[in-house]
Amino acid sequence: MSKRERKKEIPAFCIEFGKHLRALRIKNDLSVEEIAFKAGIDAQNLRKYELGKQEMKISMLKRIADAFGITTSELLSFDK
Amino acid sequence: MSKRERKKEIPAFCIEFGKHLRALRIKNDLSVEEIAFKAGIDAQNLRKYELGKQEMKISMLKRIADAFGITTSELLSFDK
DNA sequence: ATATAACGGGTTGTTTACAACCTTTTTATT
DNA sequence: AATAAAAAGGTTGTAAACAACCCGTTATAT
Repeated sequence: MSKRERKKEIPAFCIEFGKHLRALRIKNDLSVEEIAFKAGIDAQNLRKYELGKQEMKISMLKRIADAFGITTSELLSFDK
Repeated sequence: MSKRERKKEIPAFCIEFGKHLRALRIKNDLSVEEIAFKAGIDAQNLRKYELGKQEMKISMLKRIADAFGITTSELLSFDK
């Protein structure tokens, strides 16, 4: 199969969100593995979210919010 | 091509979010067309979100929040 | 210096969002 | 009752998320 490259850039909002995700995780002294396990996702894929290399659907947002023990609204509180 | 049916159910969270979306739109006395236009999406597809027939990515959440003139966090404030 | 854990980058099958349509049904208006 | 408008349901090409991996690199601790 052909190389499968992105056609459109990841929106800036998602990059910002990824940074926030990592910052929040570090602030709470949690490992990628810990959050990934609680969210039921692969740790390597969670890193992609943090790095803004992959977008996510809102159901994933919810799973990650649950892993942090907060609401989706709180998880997005960085957005002004 | 074969019939293309969903393999997994839309998560309950997305259904709830859809209901919230519609409620918010009605409360603000806005039409589907109006929000869809501001968000740059098809009105018929926006209805699908409201009905919980389709999930969305967080970049779409952002576009819809912008259309309402609120933050993504505020848009998800129904989530407790 | 070396082992080990965390990170960044990449790949691929499968499922699904996105976008742009069309058709039918329901609701509201005249 | 007829008509128009809004809603609901459906289809399809294409791009991308999801999931589960591998591999090389950079920190960190022994």
